[in-house]
Amino acid sequence: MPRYWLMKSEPDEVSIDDLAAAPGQVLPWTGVRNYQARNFMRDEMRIGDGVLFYHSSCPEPGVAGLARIAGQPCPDATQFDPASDYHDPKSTPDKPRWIQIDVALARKTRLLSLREMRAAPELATMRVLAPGNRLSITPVTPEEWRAVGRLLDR
DNA sequence: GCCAACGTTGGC
DNA sequence: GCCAACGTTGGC
Repeated sequence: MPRYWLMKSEPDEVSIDDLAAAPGQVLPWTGVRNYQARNFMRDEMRIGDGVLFYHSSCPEPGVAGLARIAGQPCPDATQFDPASDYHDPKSTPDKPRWIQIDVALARKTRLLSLREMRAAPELATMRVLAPGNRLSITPVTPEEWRAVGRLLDR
C-alpha cells in the first residue's frame, strides 16, 4: 500500500533542478529539525512512497516535481557537523536525534503554484494548505495525490 | 520586512 | 508539569 507525502524544500537550498542534477537523481533529505516531521520519516515512510516536491519560501511557492522515497531512514549526517547550519550540539553519534532519508526524482513537472492549489476545491483537505501549517513534511491522501496529478496534466 | 502561528526552552 | 519568552517558518 503506497503512501504519499509532501516535502518542502527552499529552492535556494535544494531545488527540483538540484535533485535532477544529483548523481542518480537521488539526494538525502537532511536538515529536518522538527520532531513530527522526523517521526514521519522514521516511522512511516517506506521505499517507493510518492513525494510531492514542494518549493517554499521563494517567489513562486508550489509543487515543482514528483519524487519517490528511495532508501531507509538513517542518522542525518549534518547534525554532527559543527560547520553545518544544521549542527545539533546535543546530538551524538550513539544517540542521534535527527534522521535523513533518500529521495529520488520521478519527474520534474510544471510548477503547480500554491495559488492554484488553494483555488482547487479537491485539494482543500491538504494539510499543507491548512491555516498555520508549518510542517515541512505532511502526509498526502491517495485522493489528493491523484488530484494533484490531474492538475499537473492540465 | 512584517507578522501570525506554532514549536521549543528553561525557570520555577 | 506549567507557561512565558523566545525562535522559526513561510506566505505575503
